[in-house]
This record gives sequence, structure tokens and C-alpha cells, in this order.
Amino acid sequence: MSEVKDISTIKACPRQFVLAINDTLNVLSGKWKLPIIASLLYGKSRFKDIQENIEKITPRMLSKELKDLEMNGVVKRTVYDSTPILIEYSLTKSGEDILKVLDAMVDWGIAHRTETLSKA
Amino acid sequence: MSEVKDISTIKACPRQFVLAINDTLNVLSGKWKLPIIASLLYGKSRFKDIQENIEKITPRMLSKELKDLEMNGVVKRTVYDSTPILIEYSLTKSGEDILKVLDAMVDWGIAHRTETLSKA
DNA sequence: AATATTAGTATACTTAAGTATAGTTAAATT
DNA sequence: AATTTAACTATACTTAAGTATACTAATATT
Repeated sequence: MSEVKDISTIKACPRQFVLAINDTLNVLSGKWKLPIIASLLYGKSRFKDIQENIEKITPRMLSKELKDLEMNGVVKRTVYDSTPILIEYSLTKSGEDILKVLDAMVDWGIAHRTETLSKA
Repeated sequence: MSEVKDISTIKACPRQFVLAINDTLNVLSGKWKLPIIASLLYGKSRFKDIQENIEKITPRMLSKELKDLEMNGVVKRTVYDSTPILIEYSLTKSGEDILKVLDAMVDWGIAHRTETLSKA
């Protein structure tokens, strides 16, 4: 019934794959990262813009998450030395490329809903 | 410098896309879901097997997460009415298909590391 | 001169996620 | 008859994630 697998016959998932997946999940998980990235996918914008775009996010969370994303190389913060000073956030190349992951997620999510509904 | 966009000109992300992405993130987020899914990708197995496969997971967490994944249609729990009773966990079709999402994540994660290293 | 705006920070708090440890039921083995 | 194994559950606890509210510094507007 249950085939007993010898541990040595099991292909291990290469460590770098695991790391890569975790990196990706890190960038996407939490309550606000996705809304922020989505907001930036429509173009660079300022703190206030993003805050108004995302209902109910507090400046504390927005600030924290932007810093986080910046540290992870997903978001770029540019300070324009004009008066008044202007600060703009934008996605890096990697940040834009994450759209491919989101596409895969949309596909799976939709297929999954179809799949589970057909069995309900 | 910063182009002011009229809100009405911004394409909104279709609601179903957002839902789909959130469904997907839900299935993957948290400390243990991915290890559990990875473990099941190598074949159906029993509670004890998974527990031994995943170092440091407590039975409480494994139980909780398996229930969660089952409720979300990703994992299937089969009870064999043998003596002793045998319980096996496996991935559903959807559960297996999530590999495509993981592939996209691996690709992004690796490209992202390359990208950020080249700039460091 | 008083008020508003941008881009945040500070402090205290609540809720959610995960951990530690022990216990349960039923049958199997010694 | 006592111990072990499988598949969990229960209770209490800790840590991480997110919220609420107020505040600040620098400039701009009225």
C-alpha cells in the first residue's frame, strides 16, 4: 500500500533552490508587500502617493516595508535634491521581474479555484 | 519630474487576479507549508514520515498545517481501514501543480541574487 | 504669523504565528 | 501484562507581525 522509500533514493532539492524560493517568499509575504509592489508596478511614486493608494496602511508599516524591500534590492529610493526635497520610490529590475512570479501565482490560483469548485 | 497620474487612467488589477495571488500566497506562507509540500512532492506519506523528514517541526504544527492545506484543497488525507489503521497524506492535482509556481520562484530568486551581487 | 504638506519616527499596544511539553487512544509487539 | 508506535490533541507560553496614536523637521501656502 504505502511504498516505503529508502531515504538514499530520494532526490534532495538543491540547497540553492530552497534559498531562492525563500528569498522570493520573503519579498512577497506579509500583509503589505504585495500591495506596495503592485502600487509601484504602475510607476514610481512618492510616500504619500503609495499611502493614499493603499487604504489603511499606516505610515509606520509603509516606512518599514519600503525599507525592507529596499534592503532586499526590490525597491529603489531616490532623493531629488530640489526644494522642497522630493523622494521617489520605484521598483528595481528585479522588482519588475517579480511580475513573472505573480503571473504564475495568478495562473495557479485561478486553476486551483476551478479545480476545487468542480469537486465541490 | 514625477508625472502626476490621474487615478482614472491607472489600470486596476482585476479583482480575481488579486484573489488568485492571495490564494497562492496563503498556501505557501508560514514557516512550515513549503517544507510540507516539498516533502509530499516526493510521494504520499504518513504523519510520522513527514515529521521525521522535517527536522524540528512539532506534531502540533504539522497537524495544524496539514489540516490547513487539506481544507485548502492542496493536500489529501486518506484513511486506510486496515488494522492498524493507516493514514496517508498526498498532494492533490492542485498541490502538484504548485510546482510551477515554485519554479517561477526559483528562477526569480536565482536571477535576483545574480542581479544584486553584480551591483554589490 | 499661522496653517498645511511631505516624509517620515516614537511609543505603547494587540493579534497572529509558532514553540514547549505533556497527554491521549488504539492497536502491536515483547 | 508492560512497553512501543502511530497519529494525533491540550494547555500554556513566547516571539513576530501588525495597529493606534501622537509627534517631528523642513519647507510651502495663505
